[in-house]
Amino acid sequence: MNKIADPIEFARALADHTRQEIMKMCCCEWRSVGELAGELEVTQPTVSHHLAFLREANLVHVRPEGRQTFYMLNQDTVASCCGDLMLNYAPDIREPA
Amino acid sequence: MNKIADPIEFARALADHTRQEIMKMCCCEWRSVGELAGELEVTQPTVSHHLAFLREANLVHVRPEGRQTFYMLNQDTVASCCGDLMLNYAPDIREPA
DNA sequence: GTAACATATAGACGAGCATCTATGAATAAG
DNA sequence: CTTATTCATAGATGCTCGTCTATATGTTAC
Repeated sequence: MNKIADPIEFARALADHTRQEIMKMCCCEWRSVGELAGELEVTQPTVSHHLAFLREANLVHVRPEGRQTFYMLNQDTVASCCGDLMLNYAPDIREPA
Repeated sequence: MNKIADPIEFARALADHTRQEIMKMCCCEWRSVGELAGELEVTQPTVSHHLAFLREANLVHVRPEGRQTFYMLNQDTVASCCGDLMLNYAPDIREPA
């Protein structure tokens, strides 16, 4: 049973610079926590904290492997939430031909 | 000269229940501040505060008229920001046929 | 088992935010 | 001009959040 995408939780996930950086970094490939922390200017616990948030929001896939944990962005959730936002807040906009 | 849509500011605008309610209420029609405050469970200054935020984010159109001020959601900004989010965070999702 | 490594959790702290009350500014009505 | 109405602004307050350090948990290597 999939978690229902809450529009406010989705927006809150995006409403932070570090979290958006994390999402970009693991958008299209699996990334370990250490990799993420290494390229960001925050500590490892801070990265773990943000990853927990993204996990709660169903915005990342998780794959534990040995002593590392790999994360990858859940693009389906992003697309679903963006679609809902469009339906709610841009119903009169139509796709360019 | 149009303000550039900042994805974090856009997300922060959506990351609050009251602001999402306001956006829904003035999505497709002009609404005065009094109307909005009347239907929401917050005070008029709180509504004005949120409208100022949405104004800064270029998310509403404003039309002063006498002693009232009418607001309407700027759907173009919403669509533009959602499009950017899709490009950044859901590049592998393709439209259903 | 012990040591080293990778991640998660706990607790603390400071900044930011959503809300309120009180008040200012602008407009309409009398 | 005075009063009433509508909205915006200022200041205060309590709560949330992002970050840190310290530590716990789990895993691999020896």
